[in-house]
Amino acid sequence: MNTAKGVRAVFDQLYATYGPQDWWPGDSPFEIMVGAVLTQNTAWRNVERAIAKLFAHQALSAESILAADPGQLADWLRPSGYFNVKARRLRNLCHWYREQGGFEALAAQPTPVLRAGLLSVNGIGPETADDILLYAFERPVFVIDAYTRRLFSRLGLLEATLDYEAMRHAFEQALVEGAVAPVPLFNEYHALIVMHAKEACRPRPRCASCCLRLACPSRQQGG
DNA sequence: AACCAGGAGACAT
DNA sequence: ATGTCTCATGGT
Repeated sequence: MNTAKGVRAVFDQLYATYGPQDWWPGDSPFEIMVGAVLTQNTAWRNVERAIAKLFAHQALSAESILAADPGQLADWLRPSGYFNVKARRLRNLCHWYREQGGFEALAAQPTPVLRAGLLSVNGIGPETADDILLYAFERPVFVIDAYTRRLFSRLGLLEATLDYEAMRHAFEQALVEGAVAPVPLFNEYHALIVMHAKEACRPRPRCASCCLRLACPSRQQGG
């Protein structure tokens, strides 16, 4: 199997089908960071409501989130689910964000340092960290989510046994060979994968229209 | 009315 | 290192 070629071919097919996705939805890097935490295992629709509540209460900054009553913060986050844990995770993120000196100071850090810093925050795992690195800090980091793993292992392009880091490096390496600017490419690609997961493979029984001729989660194998 | 969504951490094995 | 549980609202 030619992983690099296959990975690039899938991008071309997805892009031809869905077009540019214009990610990440959000008006500022900080709002993107907030969204990355709130969208953990949660539909984006529900995240938008929670963010709207934060906005309505002038709580879309690290300072205002830390200044808010924790119980009240949790209540604003209610629509996005897991509101107690997410309130704690958001506060953890804001503490770190402030302690590091805010966005400009963070933006000056090299990617490996920034990534390690994000991962040191309780509640920021690999996927959330990489969402933030790619979409808020515009670093060339590919985001691996559950659907990406399932999709590409089913296509036979990547081994299902690869762990997060191995799969991330496989993607980054496969895509960098194209000599294209990696950040816009990684940005578009992850967005397209998510779009494909929710638009093409849902409603569930209908995989026939899938542009990759792939299986939905409910189907065993694509053809 | 079960099942799932743009995961991560605590804990046991 | 690898499983299992928990967290929780809203749409299909």
